[in-house]
Amino acid sequence: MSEAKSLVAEPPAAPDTMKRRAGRRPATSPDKATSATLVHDKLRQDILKGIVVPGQKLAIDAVAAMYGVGTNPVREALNRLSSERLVDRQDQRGFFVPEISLDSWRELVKTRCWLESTALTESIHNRDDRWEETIVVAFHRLSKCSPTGDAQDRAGWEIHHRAFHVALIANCGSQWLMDFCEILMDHAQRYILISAVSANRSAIEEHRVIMEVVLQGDIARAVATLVEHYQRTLYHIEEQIRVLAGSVTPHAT
Amino acid sequence: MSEAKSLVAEPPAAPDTMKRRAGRRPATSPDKATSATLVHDKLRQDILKGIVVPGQKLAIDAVAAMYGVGTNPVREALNRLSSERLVDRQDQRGFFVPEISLDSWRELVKTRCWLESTALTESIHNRDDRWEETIVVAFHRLSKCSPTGDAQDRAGWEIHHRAFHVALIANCGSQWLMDFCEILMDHAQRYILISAVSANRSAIEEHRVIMEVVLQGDIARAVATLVEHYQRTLYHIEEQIRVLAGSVTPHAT
DNA sequence: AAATCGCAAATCATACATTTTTATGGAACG
DNA sequence: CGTTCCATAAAAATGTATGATTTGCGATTT
Repeated sequence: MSEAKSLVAEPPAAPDTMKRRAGRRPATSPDKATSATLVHDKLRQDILKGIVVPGQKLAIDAVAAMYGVGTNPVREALNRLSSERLVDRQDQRGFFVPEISLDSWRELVKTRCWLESTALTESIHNRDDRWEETIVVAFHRLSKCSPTGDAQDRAGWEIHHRAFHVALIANCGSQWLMDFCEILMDHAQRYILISAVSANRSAIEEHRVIMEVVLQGDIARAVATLVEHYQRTLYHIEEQIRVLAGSVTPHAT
Repeated sequence: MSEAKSLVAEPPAAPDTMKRRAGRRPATSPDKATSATLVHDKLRQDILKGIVVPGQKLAIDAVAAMYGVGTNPVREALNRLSSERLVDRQDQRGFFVPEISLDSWRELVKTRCWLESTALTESIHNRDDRWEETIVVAFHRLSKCSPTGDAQDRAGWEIHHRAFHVALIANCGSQWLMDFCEILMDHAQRYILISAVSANRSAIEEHRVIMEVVLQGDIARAVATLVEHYQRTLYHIEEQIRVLAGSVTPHAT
């Protein structure tokens, strides 16, 4: 056994392994998914969908049994999720699904408006044909989904709805900002799905308006329209959160 | 009473506890630190300080031997760091210290200016005596440090310099935004420390100007001053990155 | 009734087995 | 003779199982 591997000084010697130089994270090769990654993705979905309820303890063994894997991949997945704030980690005490609250929801929407306003502003500022076409395509896919249909329809709606909003900010020129916005989208989606507030039919027209304003290139109007869009959902969810937060603490006095 | 764990509302009550690394989690007691947490914190510091060089492979066994722990805590720490983008994770292939590049550095500074501009704007908008006093205290501590002194002085400078910039945005009303800004601060500090560009004597006066402008409450001037501050470091670091990046790719003819 | 002691359950850490990747060497081919 | 391809072996990461510490809760005692 080589005991003291010089961890510090070893330069990237092999020149033929330089193929991973390009882009920031293009190496999303889906063919080699590890168990920890699978658990991470599935548990993330289950948290967003509210299948595991806020406040619930995520016992290692229980999660391992739930997904049919060992404890070690579960620990790695939970540790990743804790850095994304999708689970609360308490040393020596375990992992928990984060609580929801009205204040957290408002802060989330507020921050989302700030960041996506910046991202949309920059995206429009850097606009080109390719970006505008991706938005058109994203809206086209969204328009073929009915948010009021069956479960499969709603699943498609969620996917394409998210893709549309990602497309809006995809031209901002900062992978950092896009990552932050997507994290906030995750958490917003958790609130939406937990609240079981489904979009209504006017949602498609609402997004069409957003698209048109964005394509016109008027930054101020586009940002205002997008923020209004989020403010509208803010109001709808607030009602449900009051109900849910109340049901969490029944107070049988 | 619903124990709404105030994930967001923690006021800057005790500023003297901020000398600990950005208290992202209000750790109840530091003695409960688990090995994974210790490795996470130490390795994070070593990455920021450039003790492990960009592109370096972080072999599990080597890291475990380095910090005198088992492999499992190391894996958990690396998984946490991967979600913070402080290490690159490639399934089945291991973990690596992220590469540095001129483009990444510019994107980082750009994003940082966007987010901290928003955060500073909101902080000033919500300004109160308590917040202004924390800034004064933070600057006072900073002013007693010499960035040109010995190693201990520089360490103090780094801590208080970071604390000062955190204090500026601490009143923005969004823990989300603060967390994002701190993540960007981490990465910016990595570039600064790797580039070995130490602040000069005028740095203190520069920060005094920032403080004064912020305390005056003029949002536009404060934001402009802060952005200029970051643009200045941008320029200084760019030179060094060219040197470092050039040394990494010695086009071997 | 409050505090303390002790047992059960879960997390944490170590050691071991399995699978994948990567490096090396040789043979076939141009 | 140099290059490419393939097979094999070493090395490393992933996954499983087991033992040690810690936490939480309940019964007991003062």
